[in-house]
Amino acid sequence: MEHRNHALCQLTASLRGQDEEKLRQVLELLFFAYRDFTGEADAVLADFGFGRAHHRAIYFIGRNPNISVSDLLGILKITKQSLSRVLTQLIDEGYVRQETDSTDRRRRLLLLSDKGVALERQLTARQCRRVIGAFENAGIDSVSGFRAILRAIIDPEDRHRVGRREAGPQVSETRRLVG
Amino acid sequence: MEHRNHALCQLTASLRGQDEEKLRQVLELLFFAYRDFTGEADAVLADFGFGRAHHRAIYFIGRNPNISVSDLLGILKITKQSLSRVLTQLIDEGYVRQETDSTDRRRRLLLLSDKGVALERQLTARQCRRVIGAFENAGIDSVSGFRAILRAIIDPEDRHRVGRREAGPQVSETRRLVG
DNA sequence: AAAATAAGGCAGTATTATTGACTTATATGC
DNA sequence: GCATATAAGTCAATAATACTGCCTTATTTT
Repeated sequence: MEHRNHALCQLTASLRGQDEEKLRQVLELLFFAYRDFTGEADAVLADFGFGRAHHRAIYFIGRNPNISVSDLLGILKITKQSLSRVLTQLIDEGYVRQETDSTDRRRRLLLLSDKGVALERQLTARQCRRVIGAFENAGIDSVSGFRAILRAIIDPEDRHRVGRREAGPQVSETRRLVG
Repeated sequence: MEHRNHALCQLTASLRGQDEEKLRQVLELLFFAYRDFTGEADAVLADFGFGRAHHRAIYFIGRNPNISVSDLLGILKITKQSLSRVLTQLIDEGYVRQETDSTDRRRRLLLLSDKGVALERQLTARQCRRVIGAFENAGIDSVSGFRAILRAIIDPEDRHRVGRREAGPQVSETRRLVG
């Protein structure tokens, strides 16, 4: 065990009791949990001929109705071309609608159709079921710590993307910066 | 907000106070946290001409020295062909060594070379640094809940893969079933 | 000797992603 | 009004990761 600790010992020195073994277990928990968390939705998506990229697009369009393409790119952090293929499919098959922004006619605002809402809900319900099961299994007391650490793992400049909502109408990010 | 709750209300009924908004925030925390957690290692891997699949193979070989190919497949849950390409590259470039199991000469036992250990450590150190930072940021009190819920998200039949180690020599899973 | 297992290979395909260059439409600043 | 910037979309080429199905070889087990 000693021979493993060279590169990591400085890191772990800052946290008493957090030895390499425990840290590695956390890396593994993240790997397996995320794999199983997404795997369930992947199975549903396959029935529709879609993949995980479609899911992400559907999810964030549903979550941010009237989002613009560039704002969606900002959330997903993929290239325009990657999103384009996915979005074209979703629009062609009637899951997503596009409308021109009346105040800036360059922008295309994205919305889920009824069909899209139904699919989004099906996917989200599955994932929520797993999360709720985990909350019940581990105990509700664990939830706040779970959320706090997940949030802290996220790059600081993206933490605002999850949070204190309950808010009013969705406004474009770029708009928000301007006024 | 009301129109969104049909599919999920039965689910949430089982947890008082866990409304759809909070559940969705958890889904999003998982998405962003995992993206940033893996993104850092991805950047290092790109310098070596490798991808995330190489990382997973290196990680679990490092973690389970002398693991057999089929046991590694059991952990990664990918097809033999998918692993094969990655493994061939890693062996050709000298990050992974293969040795024939002396007790069952059909099996190839996988080991990291010194080069492989160095790369594994570099990748793991980055991810640990992020996790430690999150622990410090969110507070150590949050850690046990974080771990408990991640574990509970994992499919029950795979939870044994992360855990109470500190154990003795690695033994093949299939062997373990037999003896 | 027959059957099962472990590993590996081959061919073909799909999905998700990348980069770079380019067009069109629209908006904004001077 | 003209120049510039922005939003969106598109084309072509490429790469990584994954899949299915089928087959071979070596070795072990029954």
